[in-house]
Amino acid sequence: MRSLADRIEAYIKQMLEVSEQGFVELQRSEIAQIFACVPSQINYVLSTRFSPEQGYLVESRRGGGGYLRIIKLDVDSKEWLSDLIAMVDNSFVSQQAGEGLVDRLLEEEFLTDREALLVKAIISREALPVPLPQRDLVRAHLLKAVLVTLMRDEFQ
Amino acid sequence: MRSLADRIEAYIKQMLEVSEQGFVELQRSEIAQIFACVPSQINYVLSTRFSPEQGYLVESRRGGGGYLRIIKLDVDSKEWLSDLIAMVDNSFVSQQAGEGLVDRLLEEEFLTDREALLVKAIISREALPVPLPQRDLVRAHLLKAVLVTLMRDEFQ
DNA sequence: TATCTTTTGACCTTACTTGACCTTAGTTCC
DNA sequence: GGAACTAAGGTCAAGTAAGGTCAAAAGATA
Repeated sequence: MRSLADRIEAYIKQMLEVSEQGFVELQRSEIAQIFACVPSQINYVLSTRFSPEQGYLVESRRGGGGYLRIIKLDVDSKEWLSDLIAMVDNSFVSQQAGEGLVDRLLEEEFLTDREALLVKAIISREALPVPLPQRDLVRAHLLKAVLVTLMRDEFQ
Repeated sequence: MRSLADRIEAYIKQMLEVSEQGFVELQRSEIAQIFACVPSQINYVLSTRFSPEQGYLVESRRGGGGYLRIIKLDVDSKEWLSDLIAMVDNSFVSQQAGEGLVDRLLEEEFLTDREALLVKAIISREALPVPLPQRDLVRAHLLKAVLVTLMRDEFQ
């Protein structure tokens, strides 16, 4: 049974797909009502599935007329790759966040299906016999190596 | 009298037969309940009967909505890969040896040029911020993950 | 009897869910 | 124009729901 968080994630991605403009605006309390959950659940979904490394930006405003705006970063250029490299550099990346990144690279056709499978296998816990928190550091390095390779000219 | 482990093994293999997609998803606690045993018994069965060497890959997720996914590998047409997995398993692999392996995979057309570049980047010294001799161990694990992925059905 | 396999349970890690409390932005009313 | 009120969203810690690990005990086998 998929979790509530998964379903909310799918719902938002669906809205993004439909939207055309590359972003959606919604009310936290409204979504919470649709899924019959506490509002803070939405924040959990946003922070675990719509992070910058995963290619999303979330803007918001409080108070009357408040909203959440979820923006799918446009990534037609290599600039995005360098941004990602900067983000990943010297950071810690969980398996979940890493898979999100790979999914995004796949979506933007920087990677093929096969390549995405390979990279996911490589950043999985079982492939990295290193204790935490070092493991998340190694994973970040691996992803950086992948991103750098994607920027190489021979790689087209 | 067949052991509990044997019966659980048979049960899962039966499910795989039926499945069509080449994998099954199940809950550890659910299976444990069916066989009235402790959940960790399922891990025992998975690790002794569903290893990559035996032609299976197990993925999992913890937490709410967690699951086990058991994937049947395409083992018949790829005997050579199984042999390589056995070689790499629990060994230390230098960067040079690793690159040699990748080159062979490329020659045999198990990998494309791009994939080979990616894998080489991943097993390079710079991508692995781990001191020797541990680094060679991590590299071995990474190569094993690659080889196992090559045996997946979706990877055609 | 010695060794190998299986079974069990205590303890661990990861992921998700909930709710109490906080901050910010408008709105209304002297 | 400030005080009080209302309408959002934000944070964080505790609780819950999975699966993972490891070692000891029990059972099977040679």
